Amino acid sequence: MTTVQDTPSATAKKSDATKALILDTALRLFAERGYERTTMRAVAAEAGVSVGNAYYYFDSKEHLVQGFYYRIGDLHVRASQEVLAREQELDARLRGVLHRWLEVAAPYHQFGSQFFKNAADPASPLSPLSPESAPVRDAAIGLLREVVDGSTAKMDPMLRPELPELLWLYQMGIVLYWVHDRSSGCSRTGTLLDSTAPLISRAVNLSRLRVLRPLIQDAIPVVKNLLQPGQ
Amino acid sequence: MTTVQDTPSATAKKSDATKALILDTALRLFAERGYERTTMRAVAAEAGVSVGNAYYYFDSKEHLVQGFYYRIGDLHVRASQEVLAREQELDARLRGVLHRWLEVAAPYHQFGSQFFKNAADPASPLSPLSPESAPVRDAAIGLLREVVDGSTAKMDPMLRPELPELLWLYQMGIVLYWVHDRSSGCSRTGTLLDSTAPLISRAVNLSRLRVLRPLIQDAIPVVKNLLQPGQ
DNA sequence: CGCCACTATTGAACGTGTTCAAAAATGGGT
DNA sequence: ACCCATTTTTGAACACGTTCAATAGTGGCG
Repeated sequence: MTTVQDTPSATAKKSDATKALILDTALRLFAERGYERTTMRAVAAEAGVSVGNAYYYFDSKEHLVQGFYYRIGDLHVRASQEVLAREQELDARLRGVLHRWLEVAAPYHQFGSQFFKNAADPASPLSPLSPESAPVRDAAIGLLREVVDGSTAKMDPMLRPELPELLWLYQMGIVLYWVHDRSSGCSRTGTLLDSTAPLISRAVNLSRLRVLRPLIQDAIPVVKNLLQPGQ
Repeated sequence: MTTVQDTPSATAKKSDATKALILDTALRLFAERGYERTTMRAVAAEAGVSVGNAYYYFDSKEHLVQGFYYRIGDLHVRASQEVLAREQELDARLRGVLHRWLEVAAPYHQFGSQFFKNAADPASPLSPLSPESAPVRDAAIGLLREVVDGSTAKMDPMLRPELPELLWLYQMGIVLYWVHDRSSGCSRTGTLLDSTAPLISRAVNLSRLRVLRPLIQDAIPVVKNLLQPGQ
């Protein structure tokens, strides 16, 4: 099958007004009641359309969540600019930017922890590695590239171009922890962030050591391969 | 040798015969048709009981999969003994043991990739970090401890006791890649294993370097904290 | 206007996981 | 043997995601 997936700007044939209305309604209900407790019937009723009509615009309930990804990613990039303008050191930039993610995502924590399981399904368009998620993923990696390039950190020059993608993997790990985090205000995730980001910064700094160079050289192509489409 | 009991008989009040029958039937159908395409009605019918009776023994369809964990874990420990007896070097032991996991899990790849999404849900008992999964997790970490302790590898002595849990995290990463792996025979996962295990072995070896010691010292409590129950 | 192809919309119906009140079986105490 | 509490079993009923054939709207063209 070679049909084009409904990325936001790919096929603009369908009425965008109704589609946006349904999406906004869904995200609102998700935030209010959580993912599981929001039924497609409720979304349709609240948006003033029929159930079938919602399915005309969104292939499944999961597809509704794609909009959440775009929203969070956009808010995060915007909220991070201030940090990038202020901080110089890699540690502070990384920690600041990821803290911003926690802040931006905070209102959706309960909602997020309910649907993030779907993101682990490789077949789901919600997988962070899926083609549908590519725009959001690339934006996130681009943000981390700014974190690296705008910093004063010194490192193995071979590592620098690959570091943003490595940091993205790190961010995915933080998000996974956040999803599991039941502490009030997700304080445990914040602590994890504060304790791991300096370690990463120090490890990056150590990458200039001669003894480590062959290891890094061998690891780079592996990482490079890791983020290619699995097929 | 660490083994996993086949049925978590914490509450031994309920008849184990019917429970085992239902579980066996379910696992067989999962392997035959996949997880999603196996209905609870089919499981019940095939096992010769009513739908409600299946729910009397298993709280949900997901709970049926817990048995899969136990089975795989047990088979893996058993299949790994030969490797542990033969190999001496950390790289070979680690690679061999994880390759055994791939072999043991191979028949369930399609099935696995369909239900593993549930494992990422923190609320699900299928989460590898959930209390329900503790026996399987501990057995897996124990196996990796044998991998480490029986090897000739030299490392920072502070690292040694924590290494098995780190390797378990590594194994989770491999499994996650395996779940996504669509290549024939999951050859890509095998390749990833062969390329990353030596890197890990070399990194472990480098842990003895004086310059790395403070970094390792600071990282150990973080890792230790990571695997504690999130509550 | 009349026709036509296409888009948009509807809501009943289907399959599925899950629940629950009720019935059946079990087993110990008298 | 009888009773009664507990465990086990049943299957109809419910809620939800999803599908689909049918219907209504839309716009371009002669």
